[in-house]
Amino acid sequence: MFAINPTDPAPIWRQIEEGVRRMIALGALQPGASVPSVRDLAKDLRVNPNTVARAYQRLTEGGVLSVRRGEGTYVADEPSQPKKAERNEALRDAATRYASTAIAVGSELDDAVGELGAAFERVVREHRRKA
Amino acid sequence: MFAINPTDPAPIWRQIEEGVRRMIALGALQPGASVPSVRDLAKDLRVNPNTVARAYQRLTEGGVLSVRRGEGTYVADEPSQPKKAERNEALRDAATRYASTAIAVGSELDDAVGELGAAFERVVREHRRKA
DNA sequence: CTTACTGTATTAGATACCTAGTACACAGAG
DNA sequence: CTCTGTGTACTAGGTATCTAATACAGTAAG
Repeated sequence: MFAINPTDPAPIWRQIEEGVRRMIALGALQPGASVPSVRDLAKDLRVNPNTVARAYQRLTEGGVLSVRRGEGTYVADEPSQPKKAERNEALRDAATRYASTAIAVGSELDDAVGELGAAFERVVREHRRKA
Repeated sequence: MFAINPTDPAPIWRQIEEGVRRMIALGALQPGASVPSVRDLAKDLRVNPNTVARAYQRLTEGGVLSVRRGEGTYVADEPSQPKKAERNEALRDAATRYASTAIAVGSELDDAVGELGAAFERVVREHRRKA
């Protein structure tokens, strides 16, 4: 699936939530596809099942996943996308954080853009690999 | 000085540490310049003095700040910059986080780059304003 | 039915972080 | 000297997160 970054200050359940959203956005997880069970993904990510359950629960509430109790969890038939306003806000927030650390370590905009392009390629390739 | 982002999952002391580094990198804080006292900055940021003290302590250990006990804290005469290897690592890590959330919300590289440029301008302007 | 797998819920403990309050040692101004 | 402001240290409490260990209810296959 994807990897958990221990360096990231974001809580693990949020990283999982974002990871699933990435997989769907990249087409690595199609609508209706089955998602690993809570225990399986927990074992794969070396994380507690409760943490995965929390992420799945949030994704279900958000209309991204659909659970058939006793059977499993699946990608919703029409996975809800964040509205344009929320998307812009999230993107702007993330951009601010990136710009802040880039400037703090003495980088210019050009360096930051270059590294961003490489990061995009890396993330996309990582997900295509396990698709 | 700068602002604390409650949304940012990063601990406050790290945000302060990064904020000071930004100010120095942008020239808003010159070598030898005095830095607000622990209590003053804490009051300004509406944060506990202990949290500011922790950030200052780390910056002092890192050779960025210099403290004259009983008198105050100042920017080191030769503020140490992160080595190129560490800088690249930090930048790559931050870029990966940004790319991850950008993809998760369904954005393309172009959008992410555009938002990054805007964020750079915003951060720089914010610091120049209070320089 | 039994077995094995699902998601879900609960309890407990450990750790990190932030806050609050207090105290100490040092430097400078009056 | 006193008074004020500095960094520093310590204790205590609260919150969020992660982990661990169970337990329960539903579904499917044997």
